[in-house]
Amino acid sequence: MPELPEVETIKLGLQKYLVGHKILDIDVRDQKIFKGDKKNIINAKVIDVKRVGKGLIIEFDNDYVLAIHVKLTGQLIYRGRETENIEVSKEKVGSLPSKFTHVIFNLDHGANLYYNDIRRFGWIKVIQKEELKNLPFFKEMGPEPFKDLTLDKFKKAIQSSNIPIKVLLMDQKKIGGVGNIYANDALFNAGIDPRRKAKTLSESEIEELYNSVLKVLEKGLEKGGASELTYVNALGQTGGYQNHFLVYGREEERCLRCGGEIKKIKLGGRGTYFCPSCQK
DNA sequence: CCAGCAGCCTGTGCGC
DNA sequence: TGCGCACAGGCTGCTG
Repeated sequence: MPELPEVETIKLGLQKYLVGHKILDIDVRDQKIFKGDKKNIINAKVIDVKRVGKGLIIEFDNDYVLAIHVKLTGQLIYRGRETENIEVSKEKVGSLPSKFTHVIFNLDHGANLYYNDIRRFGWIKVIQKEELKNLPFFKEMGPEPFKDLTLDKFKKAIQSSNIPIKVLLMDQKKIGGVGNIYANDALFNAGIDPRRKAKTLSESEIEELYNSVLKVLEKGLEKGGASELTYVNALGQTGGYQNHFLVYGREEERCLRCGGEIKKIKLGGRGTYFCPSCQK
């Protein structure tokens, strides 16, 4: 599901193809997903695309931005003259638009940006740039890997919390951008049991985990994200990290390190995969 | 303030 | 074949 590497991959695609385009009209097919007044960005030109945690911000040449969260099954797919020879994933996208297309941005030069979302958990908000920092999602976003998450901040977040370390890794207020896939894989890489209370981790374990988080996120970025569920990049293409999972989704399969059996449990209501003999 | 969990939503995959 | 149902999960908001 879209986590930091997936959303970053979408962002890079939108930066490449969307920046410079003007929005001519917006076809809102599902009011639940699209919030705010579309008039505020019609005829505005996209000047940049940013990522905050798992959220996206599309900036315009006026006071407004689009704040977007694709949650579990949202897709943002650009189609224009430059991409007409690129095929979108048949399996993950199908036709465009489809019955899962809830918003269509009509751009200049005949291009379109489609927002698809099977489960309709995602949201798109037209909001003044200045108000962005008042949205809880952005206001409360914790420090992020590759940005402001220093080892010191990571250490403090872990040592001040009594919840299972895996639940903490996924808490966006504590650490921005890490979700279920990369939390599972980072803990496996660091050899730490996901059930351990955060504050019981030693200094060296915290350092190992810090490096592991960066390592699995880098691998995810390098592979263009993990195409679990419906994830595709801004061109509608699948990523490759799903072929490199360390433990995520590998219930009852062999541990890559010791050959033992990968177990699945629930932590914080979420599926959690780990090797009981390698992760202590 | 903190920890834990229901609810949102719908396709998938199972059991019968 | 088809029905019914549990399950998946990021985030919000409620509860204890």
